[in-house]
Amino acid sequence: MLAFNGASIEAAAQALVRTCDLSADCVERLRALEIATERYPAGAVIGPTEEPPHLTWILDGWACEARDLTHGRRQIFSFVVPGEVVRPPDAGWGRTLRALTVVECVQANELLARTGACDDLLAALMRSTALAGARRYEHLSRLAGRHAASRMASLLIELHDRLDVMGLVEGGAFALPLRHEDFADALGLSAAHVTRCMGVLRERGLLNLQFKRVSGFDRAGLEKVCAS
Amino acid sequence: MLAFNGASIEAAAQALVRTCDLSADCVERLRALEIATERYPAGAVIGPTEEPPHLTWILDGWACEARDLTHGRRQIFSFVVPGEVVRPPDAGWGRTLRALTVVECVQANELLARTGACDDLLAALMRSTALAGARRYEHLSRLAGRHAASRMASLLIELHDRLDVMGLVEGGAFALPLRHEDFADALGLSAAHVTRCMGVLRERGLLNLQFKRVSGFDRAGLEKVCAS
DNA sequence: CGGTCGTTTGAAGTGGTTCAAGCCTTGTGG
DNA sequence: CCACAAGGCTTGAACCACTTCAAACGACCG
Repeated sequence: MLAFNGASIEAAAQALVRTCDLSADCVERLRALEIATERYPAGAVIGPTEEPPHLTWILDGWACEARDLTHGRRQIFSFVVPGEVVRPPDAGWGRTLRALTVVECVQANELLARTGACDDLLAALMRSTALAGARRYEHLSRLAGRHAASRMASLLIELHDRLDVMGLVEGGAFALPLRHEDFADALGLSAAHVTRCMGVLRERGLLNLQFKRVSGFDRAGLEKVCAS
Repeated sequence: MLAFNGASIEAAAQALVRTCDLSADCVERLRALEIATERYPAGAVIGPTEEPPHLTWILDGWACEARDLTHGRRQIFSFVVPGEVVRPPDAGWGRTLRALTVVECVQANELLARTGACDDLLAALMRSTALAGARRYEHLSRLAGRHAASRMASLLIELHDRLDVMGLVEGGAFALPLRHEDFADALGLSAAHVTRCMGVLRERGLLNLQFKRVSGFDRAGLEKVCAS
């Protein structure tokens, strides 16, 4: 647990303003709040700490929605990037929300209670999870689409765009703290092949992923790979 | 368009009772209704006939939620079996609800208006679409799971169970009016390979699919294939 | 009864897997 | 600050599952 002044929530709130119509008034209220955040180490299972339904707002760090399969494999359904809202899955359906890095988050329930009559916040949070639902369709067509490089490119574009909205992309460069195995489990590939595909994309000058950082991200070029 | 007495809706309503806690009282109200159904030929796009959000109740026939991809391919996100409720996708996201056979359906909005204060119906409909959301996760892990026979078995089990709830399975036999190409587009396989997999399953005595009908469905045996 | 659509089967090609080994990075304790 | 250990990345070689294309067959519909 860790106290914070409302300022740390501001970047995430600004993203909600841009993507989900959060009002400036509501941002003000959030900024005024003092609330304790929860902190999870990499690999930990996040929530559900209370009875569903409740929403978790990831202020910093990466997480993923995943299921453990037989044969020691794992299916990653979606990634959660810093600043996004996610609904931790109800236990019992075999899905968990798992931290991929150190994660700092806050329970949206608490924010709603503390901001009083700010219905606007609830609406924005719901829109945010609706967007997550739409992304599952995208992920479905990614998995069924045949070529590995095309899947990779499509996922990279999605993550880039989501990070961009959060203000975490600067001139085609951004942090991407995922292991090849994480990509593999999300895309239904082997980690070895993720390496090879990434090599192909690098050779074509479409991006450079090194030490958990992407640079030289060529969005238009990657979109051509998706379509091919 | 086609008039019907509330009786035709009854089988579907009974399924909602079993799966989504629809009340007996509400079934009574539905039975008393007289309402016109819509009819679509195979291949037609179903809705949206009005502005979203609205729900469509498929009383008879099969449909699928799909997207047309480049290169003349198609991704099927989900199938809709007779008696189920579905939310036709908002146009603009590139998804359509398409009839696979002749489909007879009714707009849930109209039912809600006509049944008056039956909040119970709305709750059951929402639960039904929530189940559909959960199934998308299952479909995701199907697609990423490696073996084609395993994907097929998993999908067949899901369809069997959904038809069973609707009362459409009799002693391991049921109608399954899908083409191999439909399976292929749902599972990310080629139609030719669907044929081969189905042959393997038949040889193992797990099911017999012929003339759009399944017989000798061995649920336990197919589950073993899923796990392998 | 002929045409169309779907299914079945074969042969050849390819994209991705698996396994194993070596390298590079990062974190840890002396 | 260095040495070592652990984990992740990279690469190669062999294998296999699935694709593609083509042709023949069968069922269904007018």
